[in-house]
Amino acid sequence: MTANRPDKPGLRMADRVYEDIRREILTGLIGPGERITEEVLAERFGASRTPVRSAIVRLASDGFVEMTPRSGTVVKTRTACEIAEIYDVRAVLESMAARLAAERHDADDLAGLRGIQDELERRAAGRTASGASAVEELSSLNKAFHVAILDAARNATLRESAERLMDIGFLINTYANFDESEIARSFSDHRKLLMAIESRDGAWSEAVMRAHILGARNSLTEPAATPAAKR
Amino acid sequence: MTANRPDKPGLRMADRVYEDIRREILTGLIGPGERITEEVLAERFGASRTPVRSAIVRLASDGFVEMTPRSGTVVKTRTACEIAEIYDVRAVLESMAARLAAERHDADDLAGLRGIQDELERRAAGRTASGASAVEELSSLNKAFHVAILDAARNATLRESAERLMDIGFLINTYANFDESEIARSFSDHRKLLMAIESRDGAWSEAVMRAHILGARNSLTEPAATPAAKR
DNA sequence: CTTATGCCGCTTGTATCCAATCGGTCAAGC
DNA sequence: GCTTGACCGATTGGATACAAGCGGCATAAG
Repeated sequence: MTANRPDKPGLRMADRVYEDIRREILTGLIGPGERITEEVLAERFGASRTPVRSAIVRLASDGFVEMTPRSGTVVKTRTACEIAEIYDVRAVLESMAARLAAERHDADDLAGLRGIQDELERRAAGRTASGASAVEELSSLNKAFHVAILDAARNATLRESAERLMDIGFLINTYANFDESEIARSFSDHRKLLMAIESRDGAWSEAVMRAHILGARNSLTEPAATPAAKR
Repeated sequence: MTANRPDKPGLRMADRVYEDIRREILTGLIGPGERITEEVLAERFGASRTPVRSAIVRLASDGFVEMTPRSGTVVKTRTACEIAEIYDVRAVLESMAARLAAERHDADDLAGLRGIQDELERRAAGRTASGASAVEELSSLNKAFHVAILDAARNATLRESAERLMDIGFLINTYANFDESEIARSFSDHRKLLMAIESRDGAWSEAVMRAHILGARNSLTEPAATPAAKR
């Protein structure tokens, strides 16, 4: 089946497949622990196994899937403890980013941040029910807000490291902790963050961000409640 | 040339090739900015282009090389400013690791750390000249010391994030800043770190580690001296 | 002499083919 | 009845064949 599909304007099939698989994992369409086979994905996306392989290698390097030598590839499962670990690291990285953003941001950065947060609150207010697409949109905007702070921090390494963790953590975040009180807490944090960054107060920004992320972590691991468990 | 070489006991050719290319980059044998072609590498390592491609995709994901769509792959060049950025992030991540290691380490962790540092000082004392292999060995042991602390911190995410940056940063570190005074300073820091971790003093450990890494950063960017430049 | 344009080679990207290996299952022996 | 062995299907890993795009060079026109 020589099915190279010419629909997307894209340059590389492998990139398209990477994005597609990644999206399906992030939206939970594939689900953790699920086994994926190259041939099935190749057929589904209308490509051959080669670009699919390339995409899977990248996904494995990103920590989304796990390849076992001759057995197959499965979507990585994360325990609650591991998720908590990720949030701990995010707290450190992004609070550093908040400090730097406070010190280095310009007018455009601030305008962008405000715009994202306005949009976020508008969407949250106007949403009908907790439809899957609405949740996904909120999650996407939330990520955009955090990435905008990373951009304002002017440190590409920091941005890359933090963004990687963000995507992994959102695997869980998307479904849980989106009740009213959590959203209100999150928005309150974001507004405080905006104030702190605008006033160029590095220490304050750092502290607010740390509290924001550790608060989110706590709301996730509430029942297990193992703040810093052993290995 | 059907040259699947059966010499190494390895499981996957792609993994072997990945390690080989990575080592050649880390030791400077390939050099930043240099162009690499799949076919040449395939011939050099006795493989076909397929595993080489897989390896290159992973290396690109790791940030060692840069693939441009139809043009080729080059070893990524890092400016002094970017290196400084990496050290800033390392300082944050590894100081967190030092704090956690102080709180969570067990006897084995401590023994391992001591062993590595003893070996490090022995090698440094017994080295003849600044031969390339000697420098490489010191660098490797130095990395082992830092990784051991990351292990003792009991946070796999933290370990992974920090280790990734370590490898990239060492691209420069290997050649520069290995004069007597720098080594002495580094060893002194390591010994202080051992004391702080052994005494389970998280704050002290964190501070020493931060000073250690930021000191190293400063010794690298000494002439340019742009501690926190703009983008 | 400068500039534009077309050709050619090199390299990557994709597809398909073959080999190797892993897990499961079925059957035979103890 | 239980264990152990071998066969078999399925799936990945690797090799090769083919297509497509980019860059460089030469040549010709202005």
